[in-house]
This record gives sequence, C-alpha cells and structure tokens, in this order.
Amino acid sequence: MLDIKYILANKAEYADVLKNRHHDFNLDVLVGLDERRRKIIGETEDLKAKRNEGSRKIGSAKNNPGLDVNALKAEIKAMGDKIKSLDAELAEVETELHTHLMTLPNKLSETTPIGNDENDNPVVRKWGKPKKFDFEPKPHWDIAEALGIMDFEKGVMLAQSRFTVLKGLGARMERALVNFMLDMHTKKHGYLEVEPPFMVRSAILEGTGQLPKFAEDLYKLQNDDLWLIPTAEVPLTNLNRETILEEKDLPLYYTAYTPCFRREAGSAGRDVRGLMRQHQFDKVEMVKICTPETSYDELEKLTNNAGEVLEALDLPYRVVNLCSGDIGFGSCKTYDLEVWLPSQNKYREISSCSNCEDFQARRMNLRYRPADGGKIRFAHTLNGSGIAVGRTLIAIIENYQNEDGSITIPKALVPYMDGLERINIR
RNA sequence: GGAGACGUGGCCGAGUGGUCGAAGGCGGUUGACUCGAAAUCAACUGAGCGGCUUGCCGCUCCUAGAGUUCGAAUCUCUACGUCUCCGCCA
Repeated sequence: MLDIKYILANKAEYADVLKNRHHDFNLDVLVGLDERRRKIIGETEDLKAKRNEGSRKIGSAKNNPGLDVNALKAEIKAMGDKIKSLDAELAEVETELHTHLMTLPNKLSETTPIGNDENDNPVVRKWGKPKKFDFEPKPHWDIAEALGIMDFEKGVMLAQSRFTVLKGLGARMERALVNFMLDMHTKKHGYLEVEPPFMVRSAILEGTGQLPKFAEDLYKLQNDDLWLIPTAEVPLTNLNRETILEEKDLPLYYTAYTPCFRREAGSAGRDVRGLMRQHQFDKVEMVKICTPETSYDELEKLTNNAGEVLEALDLPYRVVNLCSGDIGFGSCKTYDLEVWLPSQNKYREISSCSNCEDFQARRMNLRYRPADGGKIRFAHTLNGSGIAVGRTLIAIIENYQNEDGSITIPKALVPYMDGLERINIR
C-alpha cells in the first residue's frame, strides 16, 4: 500500500507508474475521496470536542446539586447522534479509500526498466556456460520417469493435474536440496532458519499483497479463515507485523523451507508437462527486513545469495531485471534468476528477488525506531527464492543427464546424498 | 470438546462510570556527582489522524467489534487470545 499523501503529492509521476505497469485507474477518484474524508473528520472532531467539554461540565456539576443539567444532557445527546452518523459516513469513505489503496500497485525503482513484457527484461549478467551435449538432451520428465524417481500419473490419481509424486532417490534428492540450501543460507549467509505455519489468515496475506487482489491464485480452507501459503514470503515477512523494531536490530534475515500452494489460475496450457508448474512445490525462501538506506544493497546481496546456490551446483544461469510490464504488484525492483534448461534450449525462472520498499511494511504496520532518535519510519522488506527446489531438481536432471539415461549428482550435493554420485537405470 | 480465571503503555503492575493517555516500578534517553564506572539524585520517555499562524490546538486508541450512558479502561454482549483443571489426541 502506498501513502495517500504520497500519491496526491506526486499524482503525475504515479500515473506514469500505473501506465507503465499496464494498470488502468483514474487517480482523481482518490482526490475526491480524500477531500470528503478530511471534511468529515473536521466536522466530527469539532463536535466531539464540544461533547467532551459538555460532559466535563455535567461531571463537575455533581459538586453543586442546585444546577440543572437536563437541558445540557439533551443537547449533548443530539450531538452524539450527529457524531454517530458522521462517523458512519467517515467509515464508509475510509473503507472505499482503503479498498482502492489496497489494490493499487507499488511504485517503481528508478532502475526498473520501462517495458511491455518479459521480452523487455534486460539481462544483467550470466554465469556459467550451457553444456554442449553430444546427444539430444531429454526433458526431465522422460529421464525421471525412466529412472523411476518421478510419477506423474500417481500425482493426478491422488490429487489432480499439476501434482507429482517423487519416489526413491527423487524424493531423497528433493530433501537433500532443501538441506543443502538451508545450510548455505544459515551457515554462510547469516539467515535465521524459521519453520512457519503453512496456513495463514486473510490479514496476513493482505500484509504481503496477495490479498485482496489475487484471491483466485490461492487455496482457501472451507471452514476457517485460513489459506495455504503460496510462498514462505508471506509468513516470514509478517513475522514482525504491527511492531516497532529498533534500528540496531536491523537488518533481519530469515530463511525457511516450506511447501507452496498455488492455483495457477490463468496458466492453463503453460508448462503442462513435468514438474515445472505445480500446484504444490517446495521452496527455500529468504526474507529481509531493513532500513530504507540499505534496501537496495540488500537486494544485490540477496540476489547473490540465490545465485550462489546455483553456482555451488554448477548450474548455468542468468539474471534479468524485470521491466515495468512484467514486475510483480508489490515490488519496486525485481531480479529474476533463470537457470539453463537444455531440453528447452533456454533459461527459465528459478528465483525471483524483490525489494518491496515500504509497500508491505505499510500494509502490515511494520516500523522501526531510528537509532538517532528520529521519527518512527516504515521498514523496507525484501524477499527472494533461495531457491525453488522442484525447479532445481529439474535443472539438475536435465543438465547432469548422461547418454545412458543416468544422472550424475552435483559434487556439492553428494555429501547430502550419503556419498551417492550417480543415479542409474535399474 | 467441557468447566473456570484473565486480557491495561517496550515490560511488570494499579485503576470498577467523570480532565485517565492512564498511579507506581522496571527498562530507555539526557544532565549532575565521578579520573572513569557503579551507586545515588533530577528531568524527560506511546502511536495515529486532522487543523492552522509549524508551534501549538483538537480528535482517536487500555485485545477486537457492537451496545448502555451526557460521559466507558471501568457496565453489557460477541469474537479472538492466554492460563488452570478435565476429556481426547500425533
């Protein structure tokens, strides 16, 4: 959520942001609502001041019983009725204003490029070289099914399409990757490991921006105000909601392994085969809470932390800077990490690292007290995949495939696989 | 799930209808004392919103929501949470 004061004071600038994000909205609606709001506040506060004064008078009249306060009581009672109706009107206006503000996207960083779609995302850097195969590299679903480590039909049988069963060394490698990533972030990068709830209530999802706008992408429980988390970003970022942190305690680094649940509404027909786009997938997530001064440095570090996972696994990848037409609702700047997939002959998203500045902090009232004694300010929040586990499994299977259908285990992962160096056809 | 108790500021804790944003304490900041520290003493120490003459004035907030009243931290109802006992259970 943005500050209404910011929007009104920078209307033209923010109107451009909306245009570049392809978000159609007339900001004059907000101008009118804010004017109404302030007018009502003026009237109601005036009346309340008078009421308080009158009530005090009646209170002090206790000491002098001769005074008749009945007329005054009636007068104040009438005032009270007027206040009640004004307050109801105010609540209506504020709800409407709030509804608009909650559905308006974040502003953009100056370093976020203007563009239409993913084709306009500039490549920031590349790491590693795609391996040349002297045979036709297969897609991961062929390799994994032949090895008996993934069962797509069983996933459909138990749930529906876009669910998969991992078996044997497939399930084992998934677990190994989780441990490998968590170890790196906790031991090397200084993140605090967290195991959050996998279900959260509506207000929590409003805090990070998934609600109220994107309910159709989420799984909701039938009998409770609880939703399955689409990413650990949601519980981790909300961990300090409605509190005032001390600057000396910042930045905070959190990491968590969680399953993620997404309905993938609107993705019909895309990545229908394999493990690429699932309704349930594992992810190790990183979240940072820091001051405005440091958030863009922290974004660079966060992105590097994600990149290091791929480098340790020796998987070629590139970093792209998402343009205004492709960037997410709550983010000012996002780097996507894209891993090389030989079977598709292209780079595919495996991590997304974003600086949300104070957009989420404002929604969840997450603030900090500056060390110099200045005014309390909203913190900045960042999140990034560190990284998507299922897609890492895909990348390993495809990049480390051998002509005989076996898979070599990346060196860094061998200790996590009890020394196993290769998964062979049985 | 059943019965009971309770939810007050960063923390502890007083307050059962009238200047209560809330005593007292702890913590914190600043100053005095000190070579320095500790101890001691003194002062200060919540947030949000609105107005204008930018320093002040006003409004709101004692878990949340609704109600009673001229007036609610205080009374009533509901929700949520915490604790204790019982039942059940991984």
